[in-house]
Amino acid sequence: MGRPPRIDRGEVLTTALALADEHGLDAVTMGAVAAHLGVTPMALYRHVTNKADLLDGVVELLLTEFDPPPRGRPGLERLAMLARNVRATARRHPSVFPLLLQRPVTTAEAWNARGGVYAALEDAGVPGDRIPQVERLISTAILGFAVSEVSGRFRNHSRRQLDADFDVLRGLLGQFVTFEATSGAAP
Amino acid sequence: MGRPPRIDRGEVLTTALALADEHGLDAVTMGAVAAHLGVTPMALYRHVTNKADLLDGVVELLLTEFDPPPRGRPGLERLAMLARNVRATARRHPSVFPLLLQRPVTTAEAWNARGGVYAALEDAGVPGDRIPQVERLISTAILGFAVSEVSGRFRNHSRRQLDADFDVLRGLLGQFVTFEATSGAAP
DNA sequence: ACCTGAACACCGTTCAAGT
DNA sequence: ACCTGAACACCGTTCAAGT
Repeated sequence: MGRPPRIDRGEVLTTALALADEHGLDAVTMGAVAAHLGVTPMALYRHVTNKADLLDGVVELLLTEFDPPPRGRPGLERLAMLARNVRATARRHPSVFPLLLQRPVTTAEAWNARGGVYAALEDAGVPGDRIPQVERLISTAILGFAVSEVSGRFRNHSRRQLDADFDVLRGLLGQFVTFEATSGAAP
Repeated sequence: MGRPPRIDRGEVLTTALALADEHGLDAVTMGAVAAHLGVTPMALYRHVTNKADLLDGVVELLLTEFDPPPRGRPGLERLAMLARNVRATARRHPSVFPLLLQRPVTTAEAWNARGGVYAALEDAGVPGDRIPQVERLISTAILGFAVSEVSGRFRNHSRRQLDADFDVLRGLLGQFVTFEATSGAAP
């Protein structure tokens, strides 16, 4: 006993993510992940409790790519950067990204990502008691767009058209935030 | 030969939908669907080409539930009714509904559903050349919310909170439509 | 402590055979 | 024309065994 480990959880998750990015979610089998690590499928169960846990871990990995925007810029601008960032992450991981719609914000990484939006909304002047709802609606719209794009709903639309759509969406959300900021500051 | 058919495509699809609604998407196996119809799994292949085709058919079934709103009401009100309708459909079919994000509008049923939104937007005064983009963005936001709700992203929020969120979302989209209508009519 | 081999129940799909 | 039986490759997961 006391055998040195040949793989760790991080390797398992990054291998699974790479496999999903290249060949789709269906290609992420315990067998395929194990093969890429030079190990038998059963060896994975020492590092993930089952396949659901593995996929949970992979989604968690995605959240780390929502890095916080530069702290100096105004709130509305940081919000726009965050939105572009989310969309770019979706395009990098088209088959895993949609799983984000299945997860409430519970993990540290998820709270971290949400925190970035909260801070931007606060800087933009949205009153504190309005921030949670505004965040939910903005995130929902952005996620809805990004997931639609990478899941195939917009398959028949050009990249040019999608870029234009996304710009309009960001503009609309910007107006929403501005409205929430001014109507809250009035009284 | 010339044997009378014991099942047809419609039965296969409705059985699959019922199974998904009651026990989730994973419960929709060829075996389970066949068992509910009193037939062997292989018998299904005469009516669907494979499992992907079966699921396609089930999603198609969902689109028929987006019935058109009463033709007499004003455009903005019909839009609100459509939105509520979509959300209600999502809640009836929580595990199948998210698949809508994977499908472009190609089938007759899908065009039908989109047509209802087009007509409402036209009545609301949105200029014809703006309608397609406005429809995409509105549908994306509504779908994003509904899928988030039934997929689990809002698991930790009360029904009351979700209803309030949805109302704010509809209000925001209503303002968007009004803006598109007035700014287009000005010149 | 970590990995393997053998085994189990289940899955989608095919193909030839029955009626 | 429609359904069945047998068969195949694959899947996630377990458990006892090896080092």
